[in-house]
Amino acid sequence: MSIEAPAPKTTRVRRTPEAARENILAAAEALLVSQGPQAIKLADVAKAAGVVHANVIHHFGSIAGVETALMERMIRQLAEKVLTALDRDDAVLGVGAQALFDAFEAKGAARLAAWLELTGEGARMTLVREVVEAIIDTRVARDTGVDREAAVDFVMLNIILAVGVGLFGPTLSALLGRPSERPRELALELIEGRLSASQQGG
Amino acid sequence: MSIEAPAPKTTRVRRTPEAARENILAAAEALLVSQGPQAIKLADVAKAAGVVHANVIHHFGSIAGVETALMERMIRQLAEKVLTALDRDDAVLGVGAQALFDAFEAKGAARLAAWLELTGEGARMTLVREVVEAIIDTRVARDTGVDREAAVDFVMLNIILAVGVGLFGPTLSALLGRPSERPRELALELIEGRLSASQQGG
DNA sequence: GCCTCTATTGACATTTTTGTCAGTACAACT
DNA sequence: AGTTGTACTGACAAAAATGTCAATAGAGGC
Repeated sequence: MSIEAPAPKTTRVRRTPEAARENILAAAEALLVSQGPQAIKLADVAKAAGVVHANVIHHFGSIAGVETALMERMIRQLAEKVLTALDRDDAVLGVGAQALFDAFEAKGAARLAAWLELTGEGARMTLVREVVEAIIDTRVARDTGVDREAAVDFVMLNIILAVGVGLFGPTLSALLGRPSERPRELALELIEGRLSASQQGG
Repeated sequence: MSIEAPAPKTTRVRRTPEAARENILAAAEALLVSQGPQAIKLADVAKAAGVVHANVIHHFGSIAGVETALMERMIRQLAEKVLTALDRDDAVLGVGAQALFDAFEAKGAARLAAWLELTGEGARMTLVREVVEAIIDTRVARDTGVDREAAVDFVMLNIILAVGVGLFGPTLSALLGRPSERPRELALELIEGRLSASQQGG
């Protein structure tokens, strides 16, 4: 009987650093969306990602590192989503506004925004500013013919409303006995109303 | 030299149970508003309230007890604020809507709502439902003459917008280089616009 | 004044969460 | 095949957060 090479205790998945980080961040995002920021614990994130918590530390240095990386990732995804949506259908403003609304109304985006706000990291939204300015420069101002400040106001209101709907729409509509899609409909009506009003007015 | 009674090691403040709870909850609320839900730690709350953390446990049983008590207190305050505001100036709908808006736009209320939502405690807002229904029954439906569902929709939209402005208005306006009061103005314009539109329409 | 009740405290104990480290296993390169 | 680099793991250590308990000290009633 020859002595065999000792079998590995455990068979491991070995990812590229990028894939490993992505895997962990995806798990963390799922936790954030489903259970809130408080649920982003080292052990829980690691478990959800299918790795050991020391591995999370290895890739991000600390739990705070995971948090900031997650914030940045989500913001970047949000920005890309908005830009590609605006890009695909070369929209008139109305459709552009819908794309903007869609992006911010998404549960993940809304919760990200609330998280940033509650933790005082709202300043991290700078990427969002760039996106907004890109939108305004390339679309809104052209389509409406209104001045830049009015365009910024419009987009700002759009975002506030969208995030509000994404965050509170489900709970509020359930609480008040209204259809779950109602908040979104109402908000879009409102935006369209303002749009047509401003087109008439100026 | 007579033997004196040993002086107390520390001089204590002794409150009624209600006052003690109130003191602690006020400190916790300040922490919540200024630093977010994550900042509600046993030691920090106790420190802010000027007591020892064992004392917090004594009055609330656990840190979770503090959290739920704080939620309930804030919700109750919010409800009272709305109802008294509506009560004071026997308002036409426009003013009533402003009072509603004011109450929910307040930083504390907005952050409370976001906190409840993120932690999955949105269902706690039941008191809010009662308030909304009270408003609708006593004011909105009468003033506008629209049907009940439309009134509920209107109030719901009002709340979503107000909380959105309270939560994200400051950060977004700063980020986009607009005056800090602009989000509020825009939102109120929007609400008034919808109001007059619905009064014309039905 | 003395007694009783309990809000309050300090010190300790437990649990939770985060971080460290030496060693192991997978992949690429020679 | 051997070598090298590093993603990965298990076990341990440290820190942070929560909770327990006996003792103390205000305040009101006797």
